[in-house]
Amino acid sequence: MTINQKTAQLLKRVAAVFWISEGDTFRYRAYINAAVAVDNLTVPIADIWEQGKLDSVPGIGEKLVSYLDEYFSTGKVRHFDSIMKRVPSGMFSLMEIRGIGPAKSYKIANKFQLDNQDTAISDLKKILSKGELFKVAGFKEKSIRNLKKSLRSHKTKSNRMLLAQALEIAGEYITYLHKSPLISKAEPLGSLRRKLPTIGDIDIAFCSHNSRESMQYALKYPKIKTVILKGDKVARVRLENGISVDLKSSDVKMWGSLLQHYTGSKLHNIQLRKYALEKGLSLSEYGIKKDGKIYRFKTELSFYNFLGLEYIPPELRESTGEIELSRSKKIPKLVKLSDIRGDLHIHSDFVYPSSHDHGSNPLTEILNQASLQGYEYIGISDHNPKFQGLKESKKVEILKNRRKYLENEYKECENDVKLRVKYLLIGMEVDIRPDGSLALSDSALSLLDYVIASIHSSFDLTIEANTRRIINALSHPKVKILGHPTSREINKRESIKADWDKIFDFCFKNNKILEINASPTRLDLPDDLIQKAVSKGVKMIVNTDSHSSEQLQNMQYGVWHARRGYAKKKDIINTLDFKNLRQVLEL
DNA sequence: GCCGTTTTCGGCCCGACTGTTTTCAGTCG
Repeated sequence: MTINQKTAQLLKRVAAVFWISEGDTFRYRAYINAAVAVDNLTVPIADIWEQGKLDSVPGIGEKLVSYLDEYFSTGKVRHFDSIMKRVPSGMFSLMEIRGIGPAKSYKIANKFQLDNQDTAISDLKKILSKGELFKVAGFKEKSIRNLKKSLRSHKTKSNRMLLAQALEIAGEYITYLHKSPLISKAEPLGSLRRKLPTIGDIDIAFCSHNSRESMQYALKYPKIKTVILKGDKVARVRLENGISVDLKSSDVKMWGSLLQHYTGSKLHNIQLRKYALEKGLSLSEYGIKKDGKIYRFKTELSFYNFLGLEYIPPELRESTGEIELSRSKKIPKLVKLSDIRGDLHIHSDFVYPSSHDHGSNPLTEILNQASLQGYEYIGISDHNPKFQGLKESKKVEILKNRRKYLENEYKECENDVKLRVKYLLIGMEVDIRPDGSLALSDSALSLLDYVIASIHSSFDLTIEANTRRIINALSHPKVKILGHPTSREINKRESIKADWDKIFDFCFKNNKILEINASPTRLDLPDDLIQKAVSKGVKMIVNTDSHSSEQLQNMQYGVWHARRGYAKKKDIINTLDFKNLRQVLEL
């Protein structure tokens, strides 16, 4: 469990106690809102706490700042501990079961005196097998059957899946939906549409004149394992692969409202509804209620405009200030995939003793794919020859041979109109060593058109050490680009710690470029740091880090991610034509 | 407990679905 999940869980538990012991639903909601906000953060909340910016998280106010301060400095909150004693603590474990919330978990834990969080789930299983849950009011045959079902699929929380995986799974389902003549439109919504790097559940909406029949068709999808919830408008299923899918059906007349509602985020919608209430309007998935009359919207644009707001792209709907921008008509024009004119982080199949993996496709195949994507230029940036065990003269020879190999390949297809990518740059991705020096000598570096410097080792240095290390590497005149800056790997490795303010200021002053690595397993810079870089005027480049020609198509993921970070065309240097790109990179 | 373009008090997003209920509570997103 991440620190954010853990913190959110704590807040949810405290919320439950306020509801159960005091019936205080408003304080309950306040704690739940805070929990949701924490759960949705894209950065570890402990980092925000370290920076003293907890109060910038929506839903966290003065009181919670002080409680969380105590939590992060001592590991506990005395106030929380004392109020949590009011209930049998086994209920907190039961709350993790789907379908069991504060009220039901309290009833069960109270009746059977489940005081131990660690054994509460197994205790409940025993109670169920003895058939004793009937003793608790409100539990009868159906609810007990559902509880047993939930318990069977109750496991430790698995990782959220990557956006790329989720899009594929959703895509298959949508292909199935489109086969029905009843269904005119079907789209992925929720976090999938907002293009979050990771996805929990998949949301799919479809449009039909016959809600009931089209939902029946949707529930016949062959890959469904179980139907969890079934209505005409909303259903939830679990697929054979264990992934949950939420299905929503709508009429064409209110498609816009439905898209808006189920795209979320939850916090964006809550904020939007509060804003609407101030104007005497009430929002829902059916439209906008004004003086008892409901207005319906076929498009999201008309929905937002009715509220006096500028259209907000889904990637920005995270309650990070987008509604204020929209009110003052200052939503930025975000970079688009079609703005991209090249990719400078591609690995070729040239074989040599390399420090890391080389690519799997020859340049001709890379060029073929690049021209399909309409690129004007590409840059090959293989990893540097391994640092130890090779003589300097050998490294220089490798670099010379590589250039020859790539240039020959390029020449061979130069006349092929189909493979017409006008410019080829031959660069390298060079390791930043723990002390900030580069893993390649100056004489070897001079053989390259450009250099991307990246961290591939010693990830757990201190903030100060990493900051020094990165600035040191970027200080080399040959280094123009910082590759996958935080070196995070989604679900696998946390971002390194560094003083990004300081690094970004250095980049701005010295014309250094930050990479937005488009690999779905990295998406690095993270979106909040992209937003920071944009605000500081630091330039960025979206690169795929392709190790095969196919991966050039990952550019889309990088662009989506850049958009989540409020990046405009002018913030991204590979939207420039080659002439201007050369100037920026001082080639 | 949070929050503010009717601000420091007095409100607090909206609706679907389910089960156990005779009109609603709980849970979820």
